[in-house]
Amino acid sequence: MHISSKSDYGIRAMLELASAYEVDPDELVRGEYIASAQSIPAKFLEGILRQLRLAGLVASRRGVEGGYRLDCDPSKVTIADIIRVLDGPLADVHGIRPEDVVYEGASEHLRDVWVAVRASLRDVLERTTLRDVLIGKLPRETRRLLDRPDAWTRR
Amino acid sequence: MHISSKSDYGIRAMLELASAYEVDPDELVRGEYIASAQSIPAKFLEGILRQLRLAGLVASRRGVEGGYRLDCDPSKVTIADIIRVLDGPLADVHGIRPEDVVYEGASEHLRDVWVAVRASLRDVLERTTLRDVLIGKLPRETRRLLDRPDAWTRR
DNA sequence: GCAATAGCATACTATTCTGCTAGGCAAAGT
DNA sequence: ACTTTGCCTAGCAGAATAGTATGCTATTGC
Repeated sequence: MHISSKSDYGIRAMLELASAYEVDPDELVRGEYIASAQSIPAKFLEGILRQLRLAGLVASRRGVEGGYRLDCDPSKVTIADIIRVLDGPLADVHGIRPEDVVYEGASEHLRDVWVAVRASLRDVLERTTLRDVLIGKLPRETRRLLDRPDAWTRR
Repeated sequence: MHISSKSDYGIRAMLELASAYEVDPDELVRGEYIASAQSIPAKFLEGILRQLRLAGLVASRRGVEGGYRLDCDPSKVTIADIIRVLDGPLADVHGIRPEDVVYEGASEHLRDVWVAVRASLRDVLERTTLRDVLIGKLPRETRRLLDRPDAWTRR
């Protein structure tokens, strides 16, 4: 249960692009600018932005005046979309999809737990869009999770 | 968002022990038996069971009639407890606790998303006990996630 | 046309993590 | 004694993670 640097960087880059998009959807932002604004290693970020472009979420142009821009509506793209592009499926049990694992005997019902885990992840990550995060207005269901007293305490 | 072999094996071993516990709480189960019943590499399992013993969830005895048994009430121990013993905290952002990550500018509210993700994982994993999984009666909230039509479809 | 700029593409690398295996030691029963 | 079963340390191959290096290509301004 671990969010990789790659996904974290990718989402932050998309947020930076979404921020520019709100001002002018056609404005291009240089990779170097995103990297320094979000403290991300520039060359590493380049590869991440390439993946996002190949997935159709980002567009780019080369040369002087070149850069990246969002190629999607920030209120339509979810955090889950970005993670899937960069790191693959949201949840897996040592490489196998939750619904595909096969258990015997006493562990028969363990698969249901993994499917429920994935469903709960989807609940948060597929509901929350780039725009939600940018303006800080998370979906009601997500917000409800945060407002619980123990959400911020470590176990 | 990945469940390791280690946690998966550990939980299945605990389920096997819970199953014996229901018959007789003092009965000892040999490591070799658990390994073959759950198709887990025996020597790998040994290390996992040692971690669980050091955490106080399992007890053991050596020698001819030796083996392992649960040292806790299966209706008190949750899946989250086992994962924390074997793989550490439920959720982290490239090694940092969700509530500890620091974001600038456009990503300011991303932290809230990660805290919500952790909260939703806790919702499933801290609510579901070994006994729940053993008898296949998952908590109502968890069951509700499974009953949704798209819970079993892949994205 | 030419240089400067900024993204594109491939390859390489260092470190850590994962998923195991080997081998000997220590205790418990017969 | 001897067998059984767990205890413990070490090692190890392969994959994943988190980058870096280097050269190429498209675009613009002069």
